[in-house]
Amino acid sequence: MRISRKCQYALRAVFELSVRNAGRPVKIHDIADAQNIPPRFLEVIMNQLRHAGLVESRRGNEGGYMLAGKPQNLTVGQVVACVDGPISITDENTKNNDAATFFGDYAFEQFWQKVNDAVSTICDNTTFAELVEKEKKRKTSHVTNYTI
Amino acid sequence: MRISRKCQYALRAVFELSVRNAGRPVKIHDIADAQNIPPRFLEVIMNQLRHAGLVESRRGNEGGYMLAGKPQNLTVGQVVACVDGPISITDENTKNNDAATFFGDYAFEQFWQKVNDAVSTICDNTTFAELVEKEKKRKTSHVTNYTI
DNA sequence: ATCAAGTCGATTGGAATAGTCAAGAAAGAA
DNA sequence: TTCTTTCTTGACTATTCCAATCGACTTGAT
Repeated sequence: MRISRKCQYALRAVFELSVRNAGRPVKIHDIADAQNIPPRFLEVIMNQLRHAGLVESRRGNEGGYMLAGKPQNLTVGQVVACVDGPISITDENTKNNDAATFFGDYAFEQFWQKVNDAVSTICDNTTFAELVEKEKKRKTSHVTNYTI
Repeated sequence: MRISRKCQYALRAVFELSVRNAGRPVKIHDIADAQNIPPRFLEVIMNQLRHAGLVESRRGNEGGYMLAGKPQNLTVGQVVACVDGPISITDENTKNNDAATFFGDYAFEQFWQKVNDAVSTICDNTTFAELVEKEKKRKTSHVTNYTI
């Protein structure tokens, strides 16, 4: 039960764009540096996000990427869905056996549905604004520990 | 975000053992047939479950597998944990960068923890007795639909 | 002894994922 | 215009992981 690294990169990238909520584009290279993501791979990812309409791009000198909307309107669920497809714990083709059904199919389907819903609910109710907020708060509250 | 097929097989197998709550062992072949699991692969899985102490085995003629405990004391979480390791959405080695930390680490760690907890809670609070119960109820309530 | 099981480790094949490359198009600056 | 920077695109490679299989062995019952 894992989430793909690609998806984690995507979340990191969007997070970074949310932090710098600048009106101007941020270069892929800068995002990659800030969040430790392989730059060439990030190109692929950003493109996917762009097609989904979550980010916008500008070419040329001073080009780059920026959020399409506001961080408070952008949820983790949206990013996950566009990179890994809709959240689904069980493999789709588990049920592809057409007519063949087995004792337990129903119970397990219900069960996984329940798990799915729980995960989806959390993802869909967490915005990037919240994530940034949380990270910032932690930084300020722990900064005293760094100077002995 | 998927659960491995191996894990689904394991759950199916334990489910089958829970259904036939017989005092005598059930052969791998029978379990495989009943739940549509590749038999040789099921060997691997049952072995793993045995090492974890969830099932017991008896060799020789009339041998097979049986639950180590009662279905009402056995949770989905236990089976998942022993097949796929402890439930963890994020890759472990994501944090293996030793000293290198990035802005957002904390927020995301918290976030994934939350998701993990939600999933774990469901898994740890669902017993096989419940699953069997639910499946049986459904069978009886829908049986009228089959005869036109 | 012999048969029917489980036991165990090694290994294969294939799919999914991670990551790279190169050529091209757009946009702004000189 | 021409140059540079950056995104755009799709194809490509590498690697890891997972499902599944095999073969030789062990055990227990009759």
